[in-house]
Amino acid sequence: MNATPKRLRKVILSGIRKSLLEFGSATKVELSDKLEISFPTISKFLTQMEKDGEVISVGLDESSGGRRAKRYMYNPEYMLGLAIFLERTETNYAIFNCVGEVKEQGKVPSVLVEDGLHLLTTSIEKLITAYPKISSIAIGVPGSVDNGRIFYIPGYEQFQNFDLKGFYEDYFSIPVVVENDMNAAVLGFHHNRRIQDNQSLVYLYSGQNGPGAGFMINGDVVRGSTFFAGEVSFVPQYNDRNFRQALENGTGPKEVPISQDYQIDAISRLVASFTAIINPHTIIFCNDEVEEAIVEKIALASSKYIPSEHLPDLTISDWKQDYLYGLQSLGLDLMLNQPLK
Amino acid sequence: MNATPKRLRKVILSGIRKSLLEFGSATKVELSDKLEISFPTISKFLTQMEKDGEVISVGLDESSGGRRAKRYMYNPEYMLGLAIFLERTETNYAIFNCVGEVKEQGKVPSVLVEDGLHLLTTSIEKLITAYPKISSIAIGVPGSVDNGRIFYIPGYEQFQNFDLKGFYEDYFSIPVVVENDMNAAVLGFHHNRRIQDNQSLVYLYSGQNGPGAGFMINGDVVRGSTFFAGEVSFVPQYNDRNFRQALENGTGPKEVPISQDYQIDAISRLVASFTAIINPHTIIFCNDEVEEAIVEKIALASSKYIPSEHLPDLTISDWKQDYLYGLQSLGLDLMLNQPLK
DNA sequence: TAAACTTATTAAACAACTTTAATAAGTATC
DNA sequence: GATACTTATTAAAGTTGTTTAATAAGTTTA
Repeated sequence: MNATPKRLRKVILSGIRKSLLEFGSATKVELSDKLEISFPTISKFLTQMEKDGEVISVGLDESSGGRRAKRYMYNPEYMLGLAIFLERTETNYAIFNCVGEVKEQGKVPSVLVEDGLHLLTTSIEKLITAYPKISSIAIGVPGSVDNGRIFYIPGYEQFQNFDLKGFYEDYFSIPVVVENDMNAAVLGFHHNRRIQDNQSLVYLYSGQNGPGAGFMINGDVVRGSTFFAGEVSFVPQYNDRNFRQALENGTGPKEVPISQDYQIDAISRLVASFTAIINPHTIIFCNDEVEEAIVEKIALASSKYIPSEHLPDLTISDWKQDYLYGLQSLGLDLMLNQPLK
Repeated sequence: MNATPKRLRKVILSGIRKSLLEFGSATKVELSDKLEISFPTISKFLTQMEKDGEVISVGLDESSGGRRAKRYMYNPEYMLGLAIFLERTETNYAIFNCVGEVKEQGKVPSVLVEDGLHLLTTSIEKLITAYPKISSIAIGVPGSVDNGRIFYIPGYEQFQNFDLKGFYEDYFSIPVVVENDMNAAVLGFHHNRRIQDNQSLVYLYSGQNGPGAGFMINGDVVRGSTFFAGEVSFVPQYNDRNFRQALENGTGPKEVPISQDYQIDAISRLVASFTAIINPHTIIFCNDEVEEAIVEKIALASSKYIPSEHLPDLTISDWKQDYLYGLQSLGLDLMLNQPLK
């Protein structure tokens, strides 16, 4: 349950941080109104945060008829985040500040190899030494993750069933989050487009291992009972073909970008299924797989199967970018929940 | 945000109530441990609640080596709930206490008619007069509901876009919840089987207006962006038939209970779709539509489409009963969140 | 330009939960 | 059966947020 004053403090603190970042800057009264926390409490927190260098005073507001209010902004460089993308062929990383600006981006050899863990550890160590303000680590992996433990990662058995989060939190004493690549992308899209919470999104992609989807429903990532959610390859669509078979059309290698009519019909049937089942607000396609004109064709084709007023917003986005945003947003969340020093 | 001491008080109070009902009875230490609230706070609340008659002392525990602890139980008759089921042909109601025992059950003529609101109001008035301890009203309706406002209720336009919750909360000064019938049933199943939170369930049924489904994902009811979630009729399944057409097989009136092979194949394709998309823990069929032997056939048929290790638990339940449980659980929630008198 | 009015901030009294110490009520053992 | 040990409960002191009153710093107007 955790309904204690200590918990309250954490919630208030992270509320102040989030509001300052959201608004860009704010006065104490604005924060008090927004967060519905009393003025003296806001004041006490802000005084301490200013002392720590976490917030900066940026002068006085114009008077609105009385004494002028002091305006504060969050110091975006106060904490940095580290995002790491584990991929088959390479490992990318990005260091970003609290407003999402990337301070440094780079790559190291893939760590999804024998003794990769050690390689990863030394890479992180170097980065933390160079940027001591790093206060969170977000790691994206091409596998299923349950609360920081890598659950199922076909092809990279040395990481299978390894508690990456626990390991690095102990090792570095910095909060760590580990998330599946697809789920991170959905989160990133959600966060970047500033979509209201508790909306539902579907991110559709053609992976190396066949098509898949990431779901966010009511604002939560969907993992499924056996972490099988999103394996849309298996959706039966025609008398004797499922989605994957329909996409491949018996020709073996898949065609990308999407262009053929049989592909469009298969996708529009999938869109119809999503709509009839979870009725999401938005379905997102990858910009390197689908073009604008094709999306329109898919929308048109879908309306053969379902009333078009229920059709979700079909949109295109940059998967890589959303993946980064997603890891950033997960890391930022960890930072904003950190206690006052 | 609402991170205030007042809010804290509410959370603690409802935590005590829930724990007492869940455990049947408890000592102050047990509550303090479970809820992670300090002993003195638990003690203060319990003293007040005993004074109000909300909890009852049921004697001393056996000693475990020291002073014997007093044991308390919740007084289930302290508050009553009223559940109302609006249906086409009749309106059922049930009055229940805090442990779910039904004190009285009955029916009145359907209120889904001209001037039905007035009829409903007087019916509720009579019940509240007879049972003044009624402290919550849960109303189930065959339509879409958004925060107590009936959003879409085909055939009963007089209720369309009416804020039933707001109306009765003003009128009776008792908290009211309004929920769609299917969503209530999913909630009821979830609550009754004491399923862990944040599981995913699908409740499948053949309504008068064709088949439909209710979803609970990660413990939340899924409504969809246009309240279209669950309209699984429209899922494309064969070259030229969607789920509804496949079930009806061109013969017009549907066959219930399910028995034919073409029905089984259609349902198993739907099961496969659910699994590949959201991978739920459980899919629930209605006991008046599907028999045990058929469920086994469906499971077998589904494994043609998806790996059977990911197949959800297929189970049968009593829809009417789950609907009642669902409304009870919604009403109970309202009661447990009521402030101390 | 001084009085009246606004708005921001600080100070003091209050409320509610936690922590720690003290007390009460048992059990076990020499 | 007195002493040591356990466990439950109560009491007192400490934290932390809220409310309300007081003060500071502006603006407007007679």
